[in-house]
Formats: sequence, C-alpha cells, structure tokens
Amino acid sequence: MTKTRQADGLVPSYRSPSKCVCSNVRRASRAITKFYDAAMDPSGLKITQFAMLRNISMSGALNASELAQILRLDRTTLVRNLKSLQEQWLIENAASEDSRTRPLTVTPKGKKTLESALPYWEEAQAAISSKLGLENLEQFVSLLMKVESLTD
Amino acid sequence: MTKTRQADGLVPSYRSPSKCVCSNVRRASRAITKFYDAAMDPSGLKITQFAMLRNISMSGALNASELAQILRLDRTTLVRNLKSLQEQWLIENAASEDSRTRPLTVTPKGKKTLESALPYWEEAQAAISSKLGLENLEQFVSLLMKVESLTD
DNA sequence: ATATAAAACGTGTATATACACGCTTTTCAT
DNA sequence: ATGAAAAGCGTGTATATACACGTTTTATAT
Repeated sequence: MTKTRQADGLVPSYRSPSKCVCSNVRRASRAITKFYDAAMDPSGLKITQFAMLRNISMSGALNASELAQILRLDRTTLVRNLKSLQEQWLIENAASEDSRTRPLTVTPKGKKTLESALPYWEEAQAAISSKLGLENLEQFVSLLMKVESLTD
Repeated sequence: MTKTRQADGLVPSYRSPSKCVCSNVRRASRAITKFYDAAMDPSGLKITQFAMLRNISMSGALNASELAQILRLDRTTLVRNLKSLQEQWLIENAASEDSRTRPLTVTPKGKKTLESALPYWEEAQAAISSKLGLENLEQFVSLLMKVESLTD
C-alpha cells in the first residue's frame, strides 16, 4: 500500500478517458493549441493571431464580418481577437465607400511578421503530419469537417 | 457580374478551408461545443459543467488538482470553471485531514441536476454517432487521442 | 420620398483557457 | 528538531468564445 487515500478506488489519472465526443474534441483542441503556440512562440504570434493575419493578407482586404465567416467564428469574438493585432500595428483599417464597413489590411510590419512566422507554422504542421501519417491526417481533417457541419 | 466588390477575387465564404490542423481542430471544437450546449440547454448545464459534475460524482470526492488531471485542464482554469457549480450549489467542499486539499463532492441538488441532464447528453452523443457512423467515430476518437498526446 | 428591412459594427456580460506568481501546509532529509 | 523541498491552492493578467442588445448606414419596397 503506497497510497492510502485512493486505496479502494482508481487512481484518477489512470481512469479511462471520457466517452464524451465533445470533451474529447475540446481536450485535443487544448493540446494542439498549446503545441502550435509553443512552436510559433519565436514569431511573437499565437496560432489564432497567425490565422487572422494570414487570411487578411491573402485576401488583400477583409472586413470583420467576412473574416468571421471564413474562420467560422462569431463576429463579435473576432472583433475582440483583432484587438491585439491592431495594438501591435500589424493590421489597420483601410478606406471604404460603404461607411458601415471597415476593411482590414495588413501593414508592412504585419507582412514582415507574417513571413517570419511562416516557417514555425510549417514546422508545426510537419510535426503533426509525421505524428499521424499522411493518410490518417487526411482522414482526420475530413472527420473534423463532418463534425463542423453539425451546426449548419 | 453580380458582386462588384469581389469581382476579381474569390467570395470569402467559398474559399477552401485552411490547411492548418490546429485551426481545423479549433473550428470543430467550437462547432461541437455549440451543438452539445444546445442539446444540454434544458438541463441548465453547459457541457463543460456537465463534465466536471459527472467526474466528481463518479469519484465520490475529488480535489481540484485531481480533477484537473483527469480532464487534462490547467488546474487554475478548473478552479475558475468550478465557480459556477459552486454558486448554484451543485457541488461543495468536504472535510479533509490534509488541510491543503479541498475535496469536492456533489450535493443532492447536484445529483438531481446531473441525472436530469444525462438523457440530453446521451441524445447528443447518439446524434454524433449516427452522423459519423460507429466505425468513423472510433477512428475519430483514436486520432483525437493521438493529437492529445502531442504535449506529453 | 419615406418608411422598413437588411447589413455592418461594437459593447456588456458570462464562460473557458493558460501562465506567472505567491501563499500555506505537509513531507522529508539531516 | 528544523530547514528545505514538494504538494496544493488561489489570484492577476491576457486571450478566446458566444449571446443579447443597441447603433449607424445602406438598400428596398411602396
């Protein structure tokens, strides 16, 4: 008997993982986010910031509603997540004819940051790919998309 | 030409989804959380609260560190997430010989709430299962666990 | 021409997540 | 016996997420 407190029960950490699909996805999300954030750390960007910056850059200009649609994020969530990028002057607002919209563009500093971050992201991607194997990875992404389509 | 603003580009919502595995997992996590939360709504519990309550109940008593380990959540995150359960008097602190620890137990009200929530959770589980098919579901969960083991 | 609808935006509030830090209590080595 | 290490706990701060609500501006129907 080494542990008295749990002598007649299971040691919690040895418990079988939950069968709840949602909890499993959320756990995986926490883990993979941590992994990517650590990989991206030298760039000064979190993976969420990288994703926003990358999409704005690829599109040239996007307003918040459009970006939210692309990322499948609630618009109001996005508005707040953009704040950190704005405070660092990685993005800014462009002029617009329709004064309801505020098209976002990437600043020169933002472009530079994005480019410097790319290798770290690719490294993380490669690590996942090699961990799962290409076939598993494709299957995985395909299943994630099916899950995602639950709320359509 | 029906849309002038995006005439020379892609309509954002038609863009192919990101190849970033992390972003894909996070998107799926948002979607499935929304789905489960909606399913559980009649019970008054969110899926995260249900998970905490269920684990405490199954173990009889757990302190925060143990529960965090089971859920693979940062301990300090858990401490804060527990607050809502405590405020609703669904859980409470039990006595302990070691005064460092504060073992959590489920109150009678908590038990009742948990029981009433179970069918809604099962409904959500069944929906996912039928959406993916049993074989895909097993594969999916297995891949999620591989991803989760990234940060070990 | 104007009233109504639709589109875009931001804020208040609540929950979820993790890291850095510091406090208290027990354990352990000498 | 006592001082250091380890275990457990909570808070400050920052980020991520969504819903309800209200505002402003453009589009539309009559």
